[in-house]
Amino acid sequence: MHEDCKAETALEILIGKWKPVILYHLFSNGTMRFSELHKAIPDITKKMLTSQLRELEYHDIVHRKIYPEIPPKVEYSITEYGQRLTPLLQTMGDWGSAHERHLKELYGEDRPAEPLNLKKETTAVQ
Amino acid sequence: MHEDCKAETALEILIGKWKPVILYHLFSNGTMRFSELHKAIPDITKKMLTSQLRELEYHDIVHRKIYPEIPPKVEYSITEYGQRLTPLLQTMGDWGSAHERHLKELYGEDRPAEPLNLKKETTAVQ
DNA sequence: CCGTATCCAAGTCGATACTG
DNA sequence: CAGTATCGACTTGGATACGG
Repeated sequence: MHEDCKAETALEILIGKWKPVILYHLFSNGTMRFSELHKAIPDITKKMLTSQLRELEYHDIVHRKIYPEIPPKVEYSITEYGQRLTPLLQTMGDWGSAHERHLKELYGEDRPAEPLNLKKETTAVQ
Repeated sequence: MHEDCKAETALEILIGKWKPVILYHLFSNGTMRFSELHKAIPDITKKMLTSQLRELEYHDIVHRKIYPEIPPKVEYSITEYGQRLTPLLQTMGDWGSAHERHLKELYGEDRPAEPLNLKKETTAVQ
């Protein structure tokens, strides 16, 4: 962490392959059960869903309400504090959309999937 | 990538352990040579500095100007398009600062470094 | 239903040495 | 000076099976 650069703090909290989608669903739908989230994001494993939710919970962005029943029932929602993420997510989303258009202008429709010189060439095939 | 969630696009571009610091220095200082950046961020390796700069260059955020001299001289700067990142970085920075204060309120000064239940416990010792 | 535990593959990053 | 090349440690995420 580099003291002066608080933008890193924001990144650290939002990164994690699934956090943005999870937040997207919770912001859109309000309260959701674990299984509902899982249905909404079919490709995530339960392990990942759990861990990402726990991290968001630690940061007071997501609230976890446990109903002591059998079978268990757990509901997730955005905390009141978590609502303050809205402008940030909005700004990120806007920039992201604009940037996709910009890349299209730069490289054309068939943009060559990140020719990042130093990364592996994924050896074509498949 | 999940179509509806363009915030992911922004994350994808900004992540990379060093990109925020690099941008911070380039935004603050204007044009910088490779070696100046390296001095400003001593812990980064040349490999990492190069790769992060190349990714930013691909996204038209950073411009790379090569002087065909011996010894070589390369200057990096934020492109005009790259300036559009300013509001995003600002918003991220603001949220990051506010969030650090919030965590302090929640967990006190000696906040217990992310008790993320599912991550390894680094087996104490050392 | 809502998770954990375990194991493994892939990716990321750092250290180091070398080059035009 | 400004990189590349190579290797290995560490981290992250996915598959699968099991538990309260």
